[in-house]
Amino acid sequence: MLDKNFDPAAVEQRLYEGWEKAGAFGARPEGNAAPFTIMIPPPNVTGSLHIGHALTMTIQDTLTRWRRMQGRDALWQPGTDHAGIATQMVVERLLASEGKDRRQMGREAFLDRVWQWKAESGGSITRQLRRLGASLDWPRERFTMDDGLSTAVREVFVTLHDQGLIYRDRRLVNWDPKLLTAISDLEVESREVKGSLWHLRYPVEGKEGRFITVATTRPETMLGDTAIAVHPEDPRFADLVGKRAILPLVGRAIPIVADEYSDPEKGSGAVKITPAHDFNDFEVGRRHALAMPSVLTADALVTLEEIEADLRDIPGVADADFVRGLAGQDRFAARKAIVARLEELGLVEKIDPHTHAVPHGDRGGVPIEPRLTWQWYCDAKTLAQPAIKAVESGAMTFHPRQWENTFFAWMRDIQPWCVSRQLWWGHRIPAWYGPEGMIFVARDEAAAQAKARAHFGHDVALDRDPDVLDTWFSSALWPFSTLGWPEKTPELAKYYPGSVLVTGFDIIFFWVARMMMMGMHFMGDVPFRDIYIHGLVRDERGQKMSKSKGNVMDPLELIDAYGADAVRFTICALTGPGRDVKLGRQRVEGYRAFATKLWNAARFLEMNGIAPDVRFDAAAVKTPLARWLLDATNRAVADASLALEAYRFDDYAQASYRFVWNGFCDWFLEFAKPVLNGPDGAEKTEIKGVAQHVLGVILRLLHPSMPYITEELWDRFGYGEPCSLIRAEWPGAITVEGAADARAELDWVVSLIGDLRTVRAEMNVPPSVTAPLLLQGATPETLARAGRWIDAIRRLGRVTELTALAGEAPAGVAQFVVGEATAMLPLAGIIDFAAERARLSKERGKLDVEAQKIEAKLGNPDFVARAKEEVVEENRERLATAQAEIARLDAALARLGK
RNA sequence: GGGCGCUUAGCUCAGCGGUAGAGCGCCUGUCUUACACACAGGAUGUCGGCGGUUCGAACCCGUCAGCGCCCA
Repeated sequence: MLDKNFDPAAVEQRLYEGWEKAGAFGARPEGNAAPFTIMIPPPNVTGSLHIGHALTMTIQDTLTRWRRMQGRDALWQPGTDHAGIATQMVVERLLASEGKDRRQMGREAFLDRVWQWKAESGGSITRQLRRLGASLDWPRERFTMDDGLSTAVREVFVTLHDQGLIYRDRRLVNWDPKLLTAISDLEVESREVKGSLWHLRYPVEGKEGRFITVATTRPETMLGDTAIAVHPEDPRFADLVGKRAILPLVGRAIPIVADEYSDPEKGSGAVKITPAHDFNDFEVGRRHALAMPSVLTADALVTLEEIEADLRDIPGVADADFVRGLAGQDRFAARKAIVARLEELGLVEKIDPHTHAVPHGDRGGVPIEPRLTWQWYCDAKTLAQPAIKAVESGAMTFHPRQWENTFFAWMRDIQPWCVSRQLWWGHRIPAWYGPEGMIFVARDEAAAQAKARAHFGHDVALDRDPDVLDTWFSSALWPFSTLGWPEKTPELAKYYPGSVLVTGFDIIFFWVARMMMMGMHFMGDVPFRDIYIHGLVRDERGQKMSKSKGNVMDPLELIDAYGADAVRFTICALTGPGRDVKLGRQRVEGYRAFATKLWNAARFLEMNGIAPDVRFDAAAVKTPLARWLLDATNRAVADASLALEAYRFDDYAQASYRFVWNGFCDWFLEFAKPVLNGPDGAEKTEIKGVAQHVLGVILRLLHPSMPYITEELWDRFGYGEPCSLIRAEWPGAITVEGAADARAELDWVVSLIGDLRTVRAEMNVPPSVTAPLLLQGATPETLARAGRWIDAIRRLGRVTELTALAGEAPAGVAQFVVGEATAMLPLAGIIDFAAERARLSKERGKLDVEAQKIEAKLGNPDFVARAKEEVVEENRERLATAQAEIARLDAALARLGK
């Protein structure tokens, strides 16, 4: 016997292990079934399961379980990525607590230590995914630093290099002075910062007393200024173009150039140009062939190495000693010192408060510093073209579609991708440096040596590039590297391209676009057909979750409190297309109630001895109730399937919820009770049969979103072997004979009972009071129908008996209209006539408004002439119905008036 | 500044040319032999404003306002 409530904690682990042990999650590459492939967005190996994972993984698992039940050979590929910066930071912090430093211990020892850390703590997220019920094919788990995936990375790097699509270049890069590495454009986020706009006066060379004022937000970079730019058409500066200005403090003479980059509307109209420390200035520097001295080190400390020779003393303008004193100072300290010294010299015209966007490193959190360095770049522009075409042609489709705009906007204006990182943890760049500046890119050291030997004619010493690749470089290969590429494996042949990629919009550029580029280039085909983009999880008020706001929800804690099924079903129910998921505990609690409802419905069947019955033939049912239920089941299954097909998880949840609660529980089980309590016989056998059949359908229908409770019930009832629901067949439609008749009959009963209840409630008739029901003006068919359902009407409508009324109505009845008949409840002494009159009048009023609206419509000749015929006809029918009902209500009111 | 999206019941949202809906919440009643994580009943909307197209607009078009996100 089932307990009164479902206890998730008691079954979840057992069932998950049961599935896993039975190999139920495993793909079957040797079989003939059509594949269904989802590549997990590999979580960061340092990570732990957060609510965003719960969202994306619930969606992926729901799709995977559904397709698996449909008979597809489902592969949900698990794994994690090595998260270069994040992991290195974690281990360095650990070392710091032991008083150690990676530089002291050296590269080899440090990497050993990272692997050791990974072995000990790196797997927590995969354990947590199991708690959610995620049916990943664990034996196929991959890690981006695995041997196989590393081979793929080297293969891709070398190939792209040979094709000229990866190259080394010296240009400005986004440099993180805290983490001491280059990062890509995408890893930079703008943050609004309240700063100042300093207006600095630079003396014009050879024109005593003449100054040109430049406006800047970064005065400390002035040491590296090599020009001043003004707009070519700006009359204020026309006479100065071609002249030179003296750079204050330093004393270097710098040209005043005309360049459209300078915006006459902004600041002072003149802008200082520091090519080595600003992306725009770099471009101006290139156009005007300016020198590009760097004045900051990797740590963002002032360095004078490249400007030492320029330093001069000019009274009132330049101060070499002061500048020398800046060496080694932090960029922000230097800013203060420089501004102070300029003020002393009277070279600061004004300081305006200024809020502007400052680029920050997304990992380190400090302002990034544009820095002139040699780095490896990937020619994203070229690689992007086939990916763009594949989306344009529909070979890949975004869901919701609108994300294609975002995708195109970025892809069509894509910049070279800086792929090198000055880290130790990651895929080391397969490039070796030899004498005379020669670089040999090869799959391994031996191959590099061979290339060097071929070039020089003898063996030479080679040094390997110390840098590693961007983690996203290896993630970009995930859809094929996990399947064994560059080997030609059966898995690669079967599971590439993937069916759908599920991820958040924040990752479209980082990962989705890059997988497309690499997939198109190396596999010659798209990496996946569909891209389902979901929103963010927010709190119930729509606020983004953050530690500082204290509104973070822990999915594991929610699972502990409500069960994984409730969490998953809530997520499905709230996941509309293009919408964020606003999650609150109350929502999860509400959907736990749904799980309890299902549990208790099953418990009721169990109490009535209803069990799986293979002899039951759904196509052969005779009773209207069984036919009605099977028909409703068909519709629920069709709605749910269509919803999943369209990635409408909200519609899927709603269709299942409504069918189970409002269809199966509220009506079917209530109608079944009199039969189940009645004598044994064909009818009872059929109702029990259809009940077990439909419970089986419900368990299968809900399994993708609520795997545990459904499997538990499936197993306890014995629908199959333990842990077999996960691979049971997804339900389909069955032919129901006489479905329309059954629907008409049950609709009539439902509406009769509904009206009966409404009248009783509005008349404040206590449930303990029962009464006979009189039907006046009913056709013989209606009376026969009422007779067939008398037991249900008695039970659900608190009616003692039902009789046809031929003559006059007795005094003291509550009345309502049902179809062609008027129903009457003789409740003399109980009903309040004034209340009854008011109720009937209100009813009549509503109908009257309705009828008037329709009359007005039909009275409009334009409507009758121009609207579609069926619309006009429909309105005529509605008017007739309303008018007939008004007439019966008038009769009822007249009787009351006596 | 450019782009995208949103604005419908107290809340979260569906509906996207022909009768304004759901869930939750709220109010009332009920321990009716599966379920009080329940059952039954009820109330609630100038569908953001304005203008247009149409026989007919929450839905299509224009415009304004507010909110959110992305890019500069």
